[in-house]
Amino acid sequence: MNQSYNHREIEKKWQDKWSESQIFKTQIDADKKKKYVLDMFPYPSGAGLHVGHPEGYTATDIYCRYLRFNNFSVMHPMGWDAYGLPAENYAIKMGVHPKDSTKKNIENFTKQVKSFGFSYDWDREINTSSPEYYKWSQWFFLLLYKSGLAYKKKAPVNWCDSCKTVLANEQVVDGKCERCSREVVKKDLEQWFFKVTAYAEELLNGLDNLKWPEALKAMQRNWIGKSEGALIKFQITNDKCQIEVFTTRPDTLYGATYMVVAPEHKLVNELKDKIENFDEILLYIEKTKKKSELERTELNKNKTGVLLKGINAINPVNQKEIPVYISDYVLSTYGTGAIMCVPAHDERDFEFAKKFKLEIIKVIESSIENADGAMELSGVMINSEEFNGMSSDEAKEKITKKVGGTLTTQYKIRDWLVSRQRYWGAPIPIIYCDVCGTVPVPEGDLPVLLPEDISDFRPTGKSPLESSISFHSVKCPICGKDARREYDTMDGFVDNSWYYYRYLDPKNENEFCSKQNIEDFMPVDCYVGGAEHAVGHLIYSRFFTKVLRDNKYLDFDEPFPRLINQGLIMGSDGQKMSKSRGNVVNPDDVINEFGADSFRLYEMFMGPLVDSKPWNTDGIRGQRRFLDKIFQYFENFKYGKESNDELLSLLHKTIKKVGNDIENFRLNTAISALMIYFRELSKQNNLSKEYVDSFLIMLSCFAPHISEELWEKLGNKDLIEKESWPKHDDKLAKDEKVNLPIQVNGKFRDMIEVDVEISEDDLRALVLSQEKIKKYVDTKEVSKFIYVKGKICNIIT
RNA sequence: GCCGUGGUGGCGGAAUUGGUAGACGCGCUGGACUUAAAAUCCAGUAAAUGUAUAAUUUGUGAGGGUUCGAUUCCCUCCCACGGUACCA
Repeated sequence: MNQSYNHREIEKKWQDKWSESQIFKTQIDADKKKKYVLDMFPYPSGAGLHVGHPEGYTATDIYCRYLRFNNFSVMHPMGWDAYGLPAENYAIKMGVHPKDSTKKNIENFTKQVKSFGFSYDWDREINTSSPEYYKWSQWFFLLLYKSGLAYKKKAPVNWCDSCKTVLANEQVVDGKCERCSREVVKKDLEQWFFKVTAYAEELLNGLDNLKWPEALKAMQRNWIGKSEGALIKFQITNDKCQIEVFTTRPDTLYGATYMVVAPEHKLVNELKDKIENFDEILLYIEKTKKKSELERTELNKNKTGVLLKGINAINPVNQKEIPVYISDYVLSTYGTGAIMCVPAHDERDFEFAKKFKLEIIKVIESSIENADGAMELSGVMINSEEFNGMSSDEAKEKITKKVGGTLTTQYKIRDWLVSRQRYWGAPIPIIYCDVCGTVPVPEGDLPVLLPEDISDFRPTGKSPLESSISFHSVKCPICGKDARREYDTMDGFVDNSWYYYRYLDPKNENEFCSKQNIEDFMPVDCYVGGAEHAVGHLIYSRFFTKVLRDNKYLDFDEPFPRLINQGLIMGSDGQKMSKSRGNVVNPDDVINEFGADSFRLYEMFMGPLVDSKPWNTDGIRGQRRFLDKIFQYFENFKYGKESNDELLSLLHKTIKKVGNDIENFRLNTAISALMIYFRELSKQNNLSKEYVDSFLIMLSCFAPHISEELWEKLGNKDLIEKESWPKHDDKLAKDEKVNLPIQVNGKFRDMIEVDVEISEDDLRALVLSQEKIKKYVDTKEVSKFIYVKGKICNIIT
């Protein structure tokens, strides 16, 4: 296609000028209102930027430029999430040191990000793998440790045998490792955890007040997984042992006809001598151990289990003896690892009972009956002695009380497993001493540097840091005797749980961030990024902020009150972009051919930011065409003295609409409004300054390079960035005359031009005198005359 | 199964509190320019009937309802996408 301007030259020119003039440096000014606009920082992968990255980045850039025009002090930083599994796996694949590959990838990403002309304050750039940064990640670990929120314990944890490390629950997707898709297995290991569960209730309740997408809030609610119920103890016959269960349905206790304990339940061992078929039980436990989590949950239709022979439990509500089974459909990690089973009112228990031919007793009646299966709704109590006739909801508390149980709340969310048996992460700042035990590294000794004298950092199941003697053999900070360092490293998600604080004070050597800076800029006013971080990063970050608050570092509850998820950019075939499908679009190629301005405009014009939408190369041609026309119009343009009332009215409407749309991230309609205005503008010549300047200022948010170039061509000496957002005048934005659609009996019949302020009586007379309308009204009587000012007129006969 | 989001031309999408459905862009069709093509410019473009006009009818996943009027609100259902799932 014929291009009217050289985007390569122009875009480079203005990027250099912006950089030289430091125009995007955050203005810290007490007189200005602040806005902190944050992008989710990328991890610098080897593949480079994909077209999804600039989608969110362009949107925030437009918003920030708009805010600067409106005299806000804007904090808009960028950095690199450089530690963690993805970066390390890439280095291993390439056979290089992660330090080197990370450095190279960051250089490439920087070049790519800069080619879009984003208005970041680059002085605040951070890199989570630099010692200046991870010193404070380690400081956070110590803060959590001192607050009793970091602890080490042996527990069944997720293990990926391909990445050779443990994983947090949040990093297991469909029973598989998020990074390599290997099926995750459970292993009993001693690991470090952060006590996220301590904040479960607050994390849940806090969601109500956040301006976040509903879908995302729902995901977090679901992840936190609150259920209210009761803990009830069942006595084992002829033994001191008791089985405690958690149930959300204590009202169904009369229908409990058997119990099931998880294979990992400690009771199995305790009752070893009394279980007559212990060999059989052991065999079953061995079998479940070999199953992956995926197998254990996927085969949920076909339940397995073994009866504990010689053991019975007593239902505390009616003293009936009921059998006890062991089965892997009960999870050891939720509730008490044991359940009471009510097959009449629980689908899973029903399936198990059918298979093992167990008694099914109905204890609740509901108008909606389920012919074949369990009735899980609430209703009226039956077969429940003194509770018969009571509503089941009411019976919950009463029955719990009768059997001496306690009402309680359970959550699905687990503590966050943060230790990793991997090289590329911040070392955990802990020392083990034979005399003093677990000793935190004194703050003054931070950072604990990641050793570089390691020849082989490939994962083996043990942390590669173990092989560096200079690293792990140390003196105990308390007693001075020989001790060793913890050689596991931290999950990369620890680093990015607090990065938005570091941007505010990236060079501070004494604090993770000064109180003043937190006060000045937190919380983040607008956070934009992908939905994939719904339950990992976004829960951890909220958790960190609450911990900081409880340690008096700040006084707000939530780091991100407003959050927007941008949608995915799909391939032109409507499928997710992937190498194997061959539908990947490389942003470098697009910028080279059409320019960054066209790219930015196109991605914003595709549709609403939050929707996922397919890429279409013809679409970007349209945006380039728009810019070419603008360039041509301005090439020989000189300010004149002409004015034009109609155009002026359109201008003020456009200013209002574009401003509104930007604030609400409706960038597709903002661009459409600019196109409409330009179409009318380009029909005129010799226009005075305001018609032209306002347009270029608005355009510069979206297409900043070409706008600067044209601004200069018009003879302006300073950067367009230094201008202010044009003010719109509501009076001018309003029309004096409107085209009013006229309906007869709800059907559109005519359009007449009327004064906006016309009275209803005048309008009625005018409308009824119209030939077209007369035809439809005919001789019939007008029973109703509806007029909505400026909108519509409807005549009912 | 449960939770969430959505369903509008050939395509991406637009439609403040219910008020001309299809803005804007892409594509397509016709024309101008050109030896020709590309690019550019002009016109048209929801569907059906009709005479490329006029006019009429239908139309926002399906079916009902409220209303003078429904893409928008209510009910029932279908479909797609995303999340989650033996959580007792």
